[in-house]
Amino acid sequence: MKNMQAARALSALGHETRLAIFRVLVQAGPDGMAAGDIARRLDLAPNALSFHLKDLTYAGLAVSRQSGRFVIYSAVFPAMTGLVDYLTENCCGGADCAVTPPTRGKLRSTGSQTVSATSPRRKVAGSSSRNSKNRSKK
Amino acid sequence: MKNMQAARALSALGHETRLAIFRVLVQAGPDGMAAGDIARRLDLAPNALSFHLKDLTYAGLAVSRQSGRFVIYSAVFPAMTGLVDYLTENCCGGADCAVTPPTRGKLRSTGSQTVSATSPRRKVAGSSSRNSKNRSKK
DNA sequence: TTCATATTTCAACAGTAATTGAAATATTGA
DNA sequence: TCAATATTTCAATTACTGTTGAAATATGAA
Repeated sequence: MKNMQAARALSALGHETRLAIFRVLVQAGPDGMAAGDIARRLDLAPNALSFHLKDLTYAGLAVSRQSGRFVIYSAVFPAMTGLVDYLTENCCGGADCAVTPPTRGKLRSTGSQTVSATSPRRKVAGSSSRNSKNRSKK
Repeated sequence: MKNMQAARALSALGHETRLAIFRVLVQAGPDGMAAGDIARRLDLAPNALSFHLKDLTYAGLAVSRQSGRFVIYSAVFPAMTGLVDYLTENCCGGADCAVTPPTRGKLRSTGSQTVSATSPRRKVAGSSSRNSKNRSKK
């Protein structure tokens, strides 16, 4: 997942209302849920809901399909999976991110334990690289 | 992790510059990195960097400590872990979210294969709570 | 066709976030 | 103390986001 794409998804979810909408869609499962039902469930004005759904759709987190006079929205699960993977791979310290208390999992550390699918990297602080010039922006 | 807290963290990371800053902090590891080094690394104006670091700090994703005349920032790993857990538990369809093809990680599936450092948990959608009336907002 | 339901679009407005340059503050070293 | 470096704060401006109410569009039912 590209940085920009990740930022877009994170930004879309970084709003309480949209996060709530997305959670409802996740709960609804692959069958999705009609816009009106979502609106009722969250007590949102239909136009406000539409506004946020557009955002989630643009971010690739939701899709819609028409069904009679209803528009059914559903969560795009691979997008969320991709986002979680992105965060795990790029934004976690190393070994144990995303694992938290292995409580139940007791990932019996057979030999090369802590493989962690996660960060193999670790460029470390170092740096103070004198590079420059390219004021990146969106 | 509460919804509001998650939304705040997601929102903080939902900006390309801040996402880049956070990634640099993650790479820097627990020792952190001086603000100036981050600024040079990403070619950001110092005041712009300060602005975004404040945001990340407010979201609980970064902390700072003074060291001589430098201010060292570092990523708050548990916050990211918590966020990934939140997404895995609340925003993933079910079973296989966050696992995806273990491709890269070559986590040699010794017995309890597919441990994948990632999602051990899995509360799944469930929940619901038929509540209503409360036009929530930020 | 006409009506009712479902959803989106539009426009105005309010509010918040981001960018910039300049100035302020703090710490170290001469 | 003075100068240099490091970082933050401030203020002005611009850009973007979210909210609201009203209107438009679309589908199905009477």
